[in-house]
Amino acid sequence: MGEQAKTTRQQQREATRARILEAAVRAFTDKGFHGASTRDIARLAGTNQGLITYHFSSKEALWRAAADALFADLELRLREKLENVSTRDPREYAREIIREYVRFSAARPELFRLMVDEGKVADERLNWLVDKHIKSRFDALAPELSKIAGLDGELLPHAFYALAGAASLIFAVAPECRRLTGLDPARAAAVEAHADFVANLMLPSR
Amino acid sequence: MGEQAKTTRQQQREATRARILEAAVRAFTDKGFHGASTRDIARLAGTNQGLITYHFSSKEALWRAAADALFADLELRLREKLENVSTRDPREYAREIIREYVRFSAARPELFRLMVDEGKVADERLNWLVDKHIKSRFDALAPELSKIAGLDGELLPHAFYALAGAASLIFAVAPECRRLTGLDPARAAAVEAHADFVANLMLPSR
DNA sequence: TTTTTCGCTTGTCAATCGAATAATTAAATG
DNA sequence: CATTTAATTATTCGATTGACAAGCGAAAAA
Repeated sequence: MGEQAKTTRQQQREATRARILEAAVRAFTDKGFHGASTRDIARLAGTNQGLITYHFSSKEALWRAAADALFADLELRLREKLENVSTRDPREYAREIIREYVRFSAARPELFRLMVDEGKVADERLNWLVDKHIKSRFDALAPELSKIAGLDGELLPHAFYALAGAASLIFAVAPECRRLTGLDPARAAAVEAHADFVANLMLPSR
Repeated sequence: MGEQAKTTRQQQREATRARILEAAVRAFTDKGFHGASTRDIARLAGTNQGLITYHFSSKEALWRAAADALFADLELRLREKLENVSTRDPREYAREIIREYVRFSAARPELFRLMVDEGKVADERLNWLVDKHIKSRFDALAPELSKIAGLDGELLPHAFYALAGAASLIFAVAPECRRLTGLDPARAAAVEAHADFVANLMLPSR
């Protein structure tokens, strides 16, 4: 039977750590850093507040771990797609990247919520986010996409934020969308419709 | 001399009320409803916390007053523009409305911040926002614009949120944009560039 | 089995929260 | 001037915040 029931101790540790982390992602992106209490997070994770200090030492550190997890999800998703694109045409290639980013925003609206929350005020958390996670991805991805779209360099920031906003907002405010329009943007058909809409917006076919 | 120096009493009352209200708009849209404390707001307004209870009776009521003020700003801005459009061509007319909405988002990024903050969780504040402020504007404006753009009715929510996100995000996260790209989106030239970019995105000329 | 380790629970701390009340001060009124 | 009114300030309340310390109890090691 080899290694059937592994280290029950370390397994349990990792499981609770993961539960706290996912609860933190939810709470931070729902109520913002100040609005989410460590006791809320603990209750969401089914444990107590002391465990948060034990596993993550501070609320700030827990927030950084939550942000790391969200960007890791994005990285995984895009890397996987970048390797398995069906087309070779650069324009259709870029359109598929955009579509996949829309699908990610639907599956993990928390990342966009976090970026809007923290992008509003110039503090240490924003500096950490930009320097550790955003800057490198922007520098790597944006020039390539702008070349495909035939963009003037000065318009690059405008295209970047227009794309991010157009792709993600509807999923970030899904409860509002449901109440306002009756459409549930999380449904698979709606996700694909939005992916096509945004791809056509940014890179119209021919 | 008639009513030269009016009621100094009521004038002072209105002035402090306005100062508290503007501080509330700033604080609520910076840190979210839970993250902004009434003491923060009072200090921002140059007064003490007791005055908030006196003028607005509760934090909830103050938040609603702040939201009312933001939507009043939007209403004023768009109404003024709707009456003074230079063109009669429906497409160019719609493009100019979009441009003006972008300019408003640059001048008052707080409205978009509030809508993202509150659109994330289905609670009473969201219901109040949608029912009192958003629903009527959406129903009045969206069908007209979608007719001009030649949109399928099913795509209306997608176009609505894509437009809102593309138009407003860059200004809502201006501090992030500055650190990431070096561009200050609040500068007049950048505002006009973004207005043109979004107008061309949603309604390409010819 | 005995001992050690460590994931976890509980309780406590000063600080801060929203709200209410009492006290103060200056303008409006007679 | 004296009196009333009301805008503002100061104080206080119970509840909640993040962080920390002490101890528990079962798994791991001896």
